Amino acid sequence: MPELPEVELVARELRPSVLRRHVLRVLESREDVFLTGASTRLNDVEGCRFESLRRRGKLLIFELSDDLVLTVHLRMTGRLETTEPDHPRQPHTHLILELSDGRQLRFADTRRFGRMQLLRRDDLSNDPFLLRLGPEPSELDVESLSQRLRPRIGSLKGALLDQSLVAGLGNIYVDEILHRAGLHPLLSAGRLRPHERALLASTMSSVIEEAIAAGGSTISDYRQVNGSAGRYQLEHRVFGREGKKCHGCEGEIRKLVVTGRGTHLCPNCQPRRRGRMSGERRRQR
DNA sequence: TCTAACCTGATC
DNA sequence: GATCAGGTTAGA
Repeated sequence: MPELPEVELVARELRPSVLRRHVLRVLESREDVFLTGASTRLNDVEGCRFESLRRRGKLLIFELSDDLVLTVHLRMTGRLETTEPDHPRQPHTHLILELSDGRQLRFADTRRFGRMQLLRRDDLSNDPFLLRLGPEPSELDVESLSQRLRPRIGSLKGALLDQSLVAGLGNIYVDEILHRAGLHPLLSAGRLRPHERALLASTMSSVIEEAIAAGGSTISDYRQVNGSAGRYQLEHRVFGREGKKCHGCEGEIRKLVVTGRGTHLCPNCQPRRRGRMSGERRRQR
């Protein structure tokens, strides 16, 4: 479900209600959702204190006392919330931690793709997901973006969805970024012109920034921790707007499938000037 | 690099 | 009943 902006907002909203609290007990957990490392057991979390909460890409990282780390990936439908203990639990609640102030930290996830992991701090640096993760969009300058795009064979959309190229973008924001930059999702990632790469780099960070400022995008599941919906979906120019008029040119927003993902674009504003992908697979140089 | 698979629920 | 969904990844 959530991409970088939504995960960032979850982190910001959760901090005041979890930091400096201790975990008293694990009240409930599903072992296929809450995993442990080689040297951790679930109950190790009991008695620990939440020291910090940060985000890397779409991953939430809670640092605990006793050298423990709790990572949470919400994937498509995961949600985290803190509630009073008597608050009715959402369906598909897979983990409940009782906190020292009497409240509870709960993780619910309809589709059960989401994962929580309890690790030793030392093992976090060997976590395969974190090891592969590319830079944050805010730290990706034109130089570095160019270097990363140049060797790529496939589509621009596929490249931007690849978390090792840049961390945190997902289907919504890639479509929105490409529309703003006037780039067709099927352009060959390795063959952008210099001015297009520059535009892509700046568009990327401004779209992400604006989405955070607007409280993220609420399409169906995502809510801010306080329960209110985001507002960035109102700013979407292409995502979820197939058949509607493009704000830029009065043309019609179309939907196609790129690397298996529904992809929204305006064919006028995002021209596909270089022929079909199949003709672009020729080796570079 | 791409597809299918992992799950459940909403919508067609 | 079939298809689709904001993500990731094993396997081709």
